[in-house]
Amino acid sequence: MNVGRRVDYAVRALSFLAGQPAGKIVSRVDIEKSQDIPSFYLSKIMKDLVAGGLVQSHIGSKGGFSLAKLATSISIKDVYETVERPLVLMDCLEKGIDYCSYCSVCTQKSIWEEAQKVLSEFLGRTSISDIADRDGLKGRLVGSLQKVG
Amino acid sequence: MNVGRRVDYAVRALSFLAGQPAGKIVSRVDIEKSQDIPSFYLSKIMKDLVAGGLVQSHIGSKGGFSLAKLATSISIKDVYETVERPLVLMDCLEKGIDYCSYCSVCTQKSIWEEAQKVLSEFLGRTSISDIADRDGLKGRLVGSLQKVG
DNA sequence: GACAAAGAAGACCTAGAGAGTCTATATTGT
DNA sequence: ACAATATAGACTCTCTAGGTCTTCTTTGTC
Repeated sequence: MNVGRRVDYAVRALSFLAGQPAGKIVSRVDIEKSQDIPSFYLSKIMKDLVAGGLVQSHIGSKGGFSLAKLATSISIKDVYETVERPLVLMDCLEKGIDYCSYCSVCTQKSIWEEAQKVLSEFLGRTSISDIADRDGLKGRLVGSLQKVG
Repeated sequence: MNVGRRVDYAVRALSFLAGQPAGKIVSRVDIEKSQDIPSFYLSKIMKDLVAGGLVQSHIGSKGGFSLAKLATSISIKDVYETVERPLVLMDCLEKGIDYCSYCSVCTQKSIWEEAQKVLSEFLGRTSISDIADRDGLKGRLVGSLQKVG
């Protein structure tokens, strides 16, 4: 019941893209540096985001990435399901009797169904635009330190 | 973001105990058989449930387990946290800056905090008594098949 | 008191996932 | 032609979930 780094990094990357001027193309390296993401790892995540239609890639020199949709229409649930897997709390909810032969008489199934629904609805109505990040985490951190010092 | 077998088995075991007459002591083997749980694995789970104060153990011949509380006061959240770990969606929410140095300027943290709260509240108000299982999954399955046939 | 029937405790194993790294290839602007 | 980029996928390492087994201790019953 834990959200892993893949999702964290994906959200960071998308927030950064969402904070850029419309149409701006940002290279992978720029995203990595500003959001402090392991570089080769990010390339795999971006691949998923492109395949999922959340991000548009631009191959070649001066290439990079930009959002493929409005930030307001990219939910956190979308992100999760794009880089990880369908949002499912218990495998039986997805695979049914193939996963557990007691599916038809299970008493706890409905609990996880409800819990999943509650979570899914929340993440579905929260979007990347809510957390757009113009400066990147590194930039924000430096900025906040300067204010304090 | 997945609930594993440990929790599944723990919930099954507790539901079975909750379905028994008050004060009834049930042996590990009986729980295993009725709920179809790998036997040696269950013993580790029961140990956690005992340590967590959800279940009372009775050592020695004719020993076994019984609930240590009212089934209505054992929430699914309790069970999860007892056999697994604190209900935390992202590690940074628990470990803060030790986990991620951008904690103080993170834009997405609040999302996972909220999501966690929503989920936690739901699981906190759902209890084992809601799914007490007098016959065990095996018994229930057989019963349902007889009705159909 | 002997014995059998329990739980307690913990060692052990294995497969797979998560995280991270690296390299080779294809594409494209200058 | 060249440099800068994304694409694709191989590779490694570590940790955990799940499962199995053995030994020790306690206690009811005869």
